[in-house]
Amino acid sequence: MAVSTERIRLTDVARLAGVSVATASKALNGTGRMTLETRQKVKRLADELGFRPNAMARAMISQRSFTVGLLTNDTYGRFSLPLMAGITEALADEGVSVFLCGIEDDAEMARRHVDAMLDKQVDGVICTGKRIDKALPVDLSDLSVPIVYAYTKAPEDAVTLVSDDAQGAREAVRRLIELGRSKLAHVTGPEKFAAAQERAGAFAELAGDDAPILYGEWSEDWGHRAVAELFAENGPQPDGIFCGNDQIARGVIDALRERGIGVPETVSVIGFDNWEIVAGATRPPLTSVDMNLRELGREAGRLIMALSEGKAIEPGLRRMPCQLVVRSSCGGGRTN
Amino acid sequence: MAVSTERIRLTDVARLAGVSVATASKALNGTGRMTLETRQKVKRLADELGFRPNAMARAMISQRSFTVGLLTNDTYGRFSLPLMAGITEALADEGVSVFLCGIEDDAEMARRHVDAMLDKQVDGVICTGKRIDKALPVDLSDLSVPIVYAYTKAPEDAVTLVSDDAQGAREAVRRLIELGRSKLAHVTGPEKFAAAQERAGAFAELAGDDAPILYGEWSEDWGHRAVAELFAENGPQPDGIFCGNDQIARGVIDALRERGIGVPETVSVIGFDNWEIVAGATRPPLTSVDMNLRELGREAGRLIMALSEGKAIEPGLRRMPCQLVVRSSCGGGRTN
DNA sequence: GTGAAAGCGCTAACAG
DNA sequence: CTGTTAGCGCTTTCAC
Repeated sequence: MAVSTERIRLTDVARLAGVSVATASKALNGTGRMTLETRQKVKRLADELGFRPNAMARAMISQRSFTVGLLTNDTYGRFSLPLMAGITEALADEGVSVFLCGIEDDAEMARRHVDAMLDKQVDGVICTGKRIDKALPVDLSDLSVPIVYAYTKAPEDAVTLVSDDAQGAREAVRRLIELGRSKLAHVTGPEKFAAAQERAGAFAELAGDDAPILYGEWSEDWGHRAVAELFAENGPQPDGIFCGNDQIARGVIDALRERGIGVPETVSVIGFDNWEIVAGATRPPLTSVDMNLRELGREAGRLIMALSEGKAIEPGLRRMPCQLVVRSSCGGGRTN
Repeated sequence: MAVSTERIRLTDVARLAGVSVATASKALNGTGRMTLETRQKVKRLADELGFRPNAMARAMISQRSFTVGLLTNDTYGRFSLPLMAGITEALADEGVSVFLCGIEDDAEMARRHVDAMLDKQVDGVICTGKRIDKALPVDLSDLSVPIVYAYTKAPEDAVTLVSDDAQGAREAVRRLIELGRSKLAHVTGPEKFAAAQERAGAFAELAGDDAPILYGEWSEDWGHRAVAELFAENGPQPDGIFCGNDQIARGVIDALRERGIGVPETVSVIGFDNWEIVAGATRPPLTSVDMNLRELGREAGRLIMALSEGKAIEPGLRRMPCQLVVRSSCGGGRTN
């Protein structure tokens, strides 16, 4: 193995075709002028030899590497991988490759990674995290390449993409209301998280100010405990519970089942994140709000390319719509 | 924003230092001979100007890009992200960056990504998947760069890294036995998976041939159903259950609780994968076998670099040890 | 129509 | 000790 047959260079193609490298280059790139015959001969030969131009050599000339960096502190991949998939989807056709840099909240490590990417002449960097209200531990303010922030805190004047959590929450609550649920409750994570606040705000807006909102942690365990509160002797006994994430929702559903309260017969439950691994394993499967991170990634990819091509992009926050994915935990029929 | 101050080139440094580019290059790389004074002057200036050499230009000369590709079909990141973290950890110091390519079991897409990476002159590619007995849908046999396979099926004569599932399973079963459990059972995924077979084989070896092995799916739901079988009227009523993965284990534990059977008081349960998101949320938290994918990644990183430096590496399968991570689902004290 | 030559940013011989 | 020169693989004027 590893019998690496040397890579064919343009000179090889040119020599074998009996033309100069200049002509060969033009022939293959469809530029310059020459007889159709010459062009086709070169093309055919290049094909036969399996010639592939050295992207680095091209990059040196064009000053574009067709390479972008994805910087993230989300070691779990919960956010970064769907995003990555979207980015790839948007850029693969243009031959763009992505450097993934996981920086585990280590500023020095981050700096080193960013430098390495810059040295490798990335055309831009996309920054992502696991919280919308916390910045990565790196100062990117004086990068010499464009930056797009996706699902992380960013400077005011940056190009930033986030999910529209309020809209997503509204979809969920509306659904609950449409199903005839009238005593709603919201169980979510710590109040200090912007995501929790946004989702809770939207909930209050539609469910009314007196509908209970319970802040806690982003865990199943908290979901359990919240149910104990909600269904205590003189608790509110809600018939619809919107949860701040899927793990909480799973805890809630498990706790309800343990109390003999039927989901979705007696209580409808909706989660947030649509994390397949938990939403799918919940019994019954969980209806949840999907943040469309993949689409966010696609958009991030398009934006970073546009920027790297020098196109002017309006800075500021762009909110991308969420989508309710209906399973069986809320009752009623599937809509999509 | 995006007021990109032009990057400083070596020529700039040289000009300002009043020396030739050659001297500047040598000064900064610690090569050649010159007065300490000259060298330091250049170094200082480079520092002040924030000069960073263009890695592409270097790569063109040295024929080494300090870039590797990670090819995966694991869209979830369950395997690829820990691996990635390990690879990065091993290679970041040498300034190596990693192209991540998620190919969703699409051969054509895979081919395009591989070509793009090759065009960008990666020094090697690491291949990974989500099953040890299934190859990625690409033929990499005639790549012109070294390949290392990690946690995926590979050709006989390739350099391949896998977790030692049998050893991991043995650790788990031994633990159960040490805890005094004598009626063991194994609940695992589909028999056709090599991983299931290996783990089951090790189980049988230690637990005895008549200890029940239940093949099914890799899901929580199957864990539930398996408990129904095991604890049926005249079922084996085991006191120790080793599960083929964490999701099954979680299903098993939930089912046991629902039957009023105490974990770990009455039955000890151990999972496999140590997937924090499920092992940590299980009640009680799940003892599980960790495949040390990060270490696998580190090793893959080291190997690919060695290969790309032309070092001879013995081809063949390398099994990396697993490690039991003790939580509370099996009883007894924590060991580590 | 085609090719010679310059050059992207850097390193490595080889002179001086 | 330092600078000149030749290239890495490619694209692109600009002569011929």
